Amino acid sequence: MNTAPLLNYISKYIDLTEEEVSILLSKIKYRKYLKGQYILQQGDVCKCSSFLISGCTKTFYVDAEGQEHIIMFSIKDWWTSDIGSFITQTAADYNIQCLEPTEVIQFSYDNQEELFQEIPKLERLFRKMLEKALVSSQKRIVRNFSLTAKERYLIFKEQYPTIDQRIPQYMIASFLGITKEFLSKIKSQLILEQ
Amino acid sequence: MNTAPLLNYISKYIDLTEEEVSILLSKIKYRKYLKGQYILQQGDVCKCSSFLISGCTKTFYVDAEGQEHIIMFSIKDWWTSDIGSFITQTAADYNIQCLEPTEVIQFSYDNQEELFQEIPKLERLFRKMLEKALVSSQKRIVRNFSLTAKERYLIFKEQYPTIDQRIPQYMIASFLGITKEFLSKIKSQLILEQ
DNA sequence: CGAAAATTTGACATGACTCAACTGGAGTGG
DNA sequence: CCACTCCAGTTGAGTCATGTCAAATTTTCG
Repeated sequence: MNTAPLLNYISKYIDLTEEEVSILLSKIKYRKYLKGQYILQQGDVCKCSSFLISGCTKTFYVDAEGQEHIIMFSIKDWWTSDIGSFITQTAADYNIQCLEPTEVIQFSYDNQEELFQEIPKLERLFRKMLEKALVSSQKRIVRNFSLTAKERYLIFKEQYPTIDQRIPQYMIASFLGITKEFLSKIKSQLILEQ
Repeated sequence: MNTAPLLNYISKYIDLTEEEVSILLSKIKYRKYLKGQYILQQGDVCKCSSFLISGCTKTFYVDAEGQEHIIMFSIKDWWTSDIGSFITQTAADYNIQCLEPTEVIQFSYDNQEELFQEIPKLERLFRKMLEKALVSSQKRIVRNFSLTAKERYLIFKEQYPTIDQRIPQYMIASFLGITKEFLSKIKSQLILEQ
């Protein structure tokens, strides 16, 4: 299993001894998913959080009208899970589906609690990761309030240039909270403006 | 200083020994603000996170057009800070202003780091608090996408019944991401429907 | 009581949605 | 290699949710 990306990621936040690394590695699982497979389904309990080694996933929920709303995309070096379901071990609100063949490293809920006992530094790692995640979640709320769909699309393209080319436009529209038709109109308008 | 609300809050997440409690209390500051005073101003560094004992605050930013956007309200038993500024100790994006006379207990950035060293359990407390905060931030994003302003207003009233009556309507409109005029129209429509 | 602030109301403008029709690739099978 | 289908993407007409602006009304508070 290729653990280098994970260890490299962790080293940006905390330093682990060799022993701690080996404890850590003993408690995680490597897993490969095919394109289209679900890592998590709405209604199931989210039993693990996944760190992406390669590939791409979308996190979405299906509303009462059957409409799909994409909450986030995840790529290499990102985490994905339904945090609400994970921390309370109750039914998930979201689905996580692979848009490409995807390799992940998974922390299960039980192991995670053990890990925090054995390597308290990890608690710090997760605290810091959560802080960053919360900041960017808040920024997204702010952007959704004060920017038009066009501005949000431009920011998205800047922020996730690789994702923009890898996935269908209707998913990007869903992520931005607009219809595919309207995204299409935004794009043709942007071309005219140049 | 009235520390009971804080200790009571903490006890929902972790158990502290008497000694830990006294270390904790030695590192925090009690502070009273008047109505209208700022706990934090856009551009300053957020040096502390504040736990509210009483009163009410709004967190907002002023955009390029001078428009005010309210990100959140905080009341008794909630935390408030500009997390992004706090964790990186850089200029804050947001203002935090007291809408009523407000009592807080403050953790300064430096003390917080010391505290985590001396009482590692606190790291767990903050991790758990952040998890919850992230979940509710994500839920808010989802709601903003899939619900109309009217539905969001009804949820707000349900979720913060006390706030709804304490503060001017134009601030609620700002929090909901709509204009005060449109909020007014929603309310008159709700009355008609009854 | 009077002034300032907050709220409401109405006319009109616009961003974004819906629905339906059309275009253009990417398979697939004969 | 062509005809066919299927799916993503585009385009246009009409509509709805929400915004803007200005005026009228109500509330707050010195």
